[in-house]
Amino acid sequence: MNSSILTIGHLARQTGTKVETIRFYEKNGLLPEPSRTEGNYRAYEPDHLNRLSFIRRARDLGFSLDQIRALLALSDNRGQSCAAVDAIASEHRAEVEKKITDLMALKAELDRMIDQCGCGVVADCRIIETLSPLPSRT
Amino acid sequence: MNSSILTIGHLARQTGTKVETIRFYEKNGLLPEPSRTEGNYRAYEPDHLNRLSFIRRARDLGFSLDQIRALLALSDNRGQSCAAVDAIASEHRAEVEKKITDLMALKAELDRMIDQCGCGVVADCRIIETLSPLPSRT
DNA sequence: CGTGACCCTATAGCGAATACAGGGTCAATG
DNA sequence: CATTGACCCTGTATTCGCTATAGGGTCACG
Repeated sequence: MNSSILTIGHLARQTGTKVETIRFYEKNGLLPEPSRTEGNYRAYEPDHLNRLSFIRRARDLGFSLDQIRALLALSDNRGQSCAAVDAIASEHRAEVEKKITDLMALKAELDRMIDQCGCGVVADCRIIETLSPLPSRT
Repeated sequence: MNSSILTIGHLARQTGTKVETIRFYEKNGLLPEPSRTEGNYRAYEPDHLNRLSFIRRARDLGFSLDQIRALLALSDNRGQSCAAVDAIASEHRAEVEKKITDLMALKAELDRMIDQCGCGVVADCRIIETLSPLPSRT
């Protein structure tokens, strides 16, 4: 009837999402259940497309599905204070910062370990030695 | 009999590993099955402790269990060239570097998004707007 | 009518653990 | 000798965010 009704495949192509992922979002309460066609196909409306785009964008920014659920709920209450939104985003940013710090420390350790490797035999390998609890058993 | 025989709990405490995790490593072929006591308790020997310490150290450095399996196999063949060890470590370092790069780009985006937030109402929220596919529907 | 592209549900798998249910063992105490 | 409580056992389910099957049904085109 309506030319703006979309199948799940259309929605997938338009948002760069796999069909299975869309069904997964529905099952997990991120995307509302659409109505169905006679043949039991999901029939999506433009709102679904908007919502899915929102989800994908937030996922690309690394938000968890829980956080996205919260962001979606907030964005549906447009008169509320935006502080809660800011809190979620800032919390996420802090997590990202922590991950970066941790990974940089990790990389420094890996650098140290790898740079010591003279690439002889395993028995003399500094990498294995670094990992081993005792000086290499002879 | 032997004072150096350890229960799984001892092994756990000495390596900072959970008991369940040790059993998980055994089931997944990282830690060899120890012999059992009469009461069917696992009876670990010092070699197990060394091996588990190795695994934990490698995990702390972010190696995957697959990579650790390979490193353990290499460290058991002490006459082999150490190049394979270096390859695994370097591959891992490259992955870590990529993660850092990706997360820093992500953080930059989050920074941009969050700094725009005037913390008014959701309807005017720049964060929600950034995530939304269209300029906020009025 | 047949083909192929698409859709449906339900279930299992990934990595790396963690948690739990429902029991058995063991050493020490009363 | 019985009981307590700490420890151990197996087996299964859960986490996160998907992805991948299996085994079908629907639909438009030729």
